[in-house]
Amino acid sequence: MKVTQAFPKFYVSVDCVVFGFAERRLKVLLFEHHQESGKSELSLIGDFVQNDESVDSSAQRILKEFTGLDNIYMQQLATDDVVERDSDERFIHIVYYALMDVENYNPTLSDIHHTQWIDVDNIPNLRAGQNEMVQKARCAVGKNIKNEPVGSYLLPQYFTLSMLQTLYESILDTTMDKRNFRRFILEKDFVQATDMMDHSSRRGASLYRFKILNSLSHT
Amino acid sequence: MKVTQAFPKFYVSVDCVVFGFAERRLKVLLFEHHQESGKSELSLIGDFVQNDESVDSSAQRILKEFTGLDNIYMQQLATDDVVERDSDERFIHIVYYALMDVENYNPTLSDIHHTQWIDVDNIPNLRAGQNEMVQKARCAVGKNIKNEPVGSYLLPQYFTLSMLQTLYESILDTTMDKRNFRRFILEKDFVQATDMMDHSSRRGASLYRFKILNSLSHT
DNA sequence: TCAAAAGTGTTAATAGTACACCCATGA
DNA sequence: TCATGGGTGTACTATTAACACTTTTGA
Repeated sequence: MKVTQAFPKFYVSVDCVVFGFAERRLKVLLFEHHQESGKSELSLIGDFVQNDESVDSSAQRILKEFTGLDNIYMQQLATDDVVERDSDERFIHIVYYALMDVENYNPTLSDIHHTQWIDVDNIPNLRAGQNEMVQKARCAVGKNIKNEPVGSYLLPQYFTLSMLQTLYESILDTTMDKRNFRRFILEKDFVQATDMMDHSSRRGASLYRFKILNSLSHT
Repeated sequence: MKVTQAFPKFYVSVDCVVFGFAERRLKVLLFEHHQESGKSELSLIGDFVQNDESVDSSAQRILKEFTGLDNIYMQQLATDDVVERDSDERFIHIVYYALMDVENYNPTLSDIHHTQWIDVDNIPNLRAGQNEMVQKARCAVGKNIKNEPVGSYLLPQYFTLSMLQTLYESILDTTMDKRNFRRFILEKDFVQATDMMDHSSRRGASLYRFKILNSLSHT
């Protein structure tokens, strides 16, 4: 397309729904910003796209900045355009979701960026359209996790099948039968047992790990 | 997000993968533009987003311009950014797909816009990333058509079950058993028989139509 | 009369769901 | 000793896939 006449240009931001799994619940990393009124508001982490980066690399940069992690698993979700409440400006928001192991989250980042992990079922009103994006992202992860081993990005390297089941249940917002779940996940061939045991329960449970390495494509 | 420092702005275009069904094949409406070299190149239909329209309404405007149809069925697919070959400028492309009945296509538009319907399995090299977008759009339609009556947007009002089956087969790039297909589609309750007959075959076939009106949401 | 597409049911295989008891251990 | 979570198998149901012959009629 040649630009033969004046066309408008837009600010473009990347916003990220960062999911983590802690305290047996699915969480989203949200950013708290203080408004002039003194009230504070939460929103997705995000930033403007710069000239010297692609949209994908912008997302990676933002994720690195807020999570400390390189090469985090992420997927583009949707694009939205809204007029911000406190502005006449027009923004195009490209929304990604990302998955990470909260054990890899350095809590000092929370102070630096005023971020917190919020239970996905308990998210307050975010900026325009963002609550819908969180739900959409959760659905996308839910569809994905049934057929792909993306749980590996949310769990630590070693985990029990109960932990894994709880992860599935919290993403899909459902309960599952223990025996059916174990058969399902073992037939998928995502995970393998190790000879290690978890001793946080009385009896102890076998620790499993994902077979594939955590170095899958992040795009 | 407040704009407290200078952030870059980008040209934003909407590009559309317009699907139609003709000659028992899935087709895409492509736009032919002549380059300075004299060669011609095909690309998705598209245009820049204007200041006075949302991205969705921009897509509707473009679709109206190229197909003549108001309120065409469309879905946002993905966003891509590429540096165009013949330009230093940077563009953000928001890609939609749309479905239409080619019988509603006014052939004079083809001359006006230099567009043509190209078999989805025979698409030449388009501009950067667009071939991938066509495939992605086809997959999205394929997933959708299994559970939703979106075939109604691609077929004329009355059609035979064979035509409908061929539509499914060409979208999903597969073959299906006739009896299984008929059972599947009738159980879905998408279509109903009429008392009209199609006589293009020797024996003749019952004409069906979609039960729901073609006025579903287009966003 | 025959070629071409329309129409029509049953069976087998697979996937998914429901369900209950014993085990090992730390407190 | 007992409360807690770990671990295990089978039967039923629903969904999906495989498969072949008869009918109609225009050329």
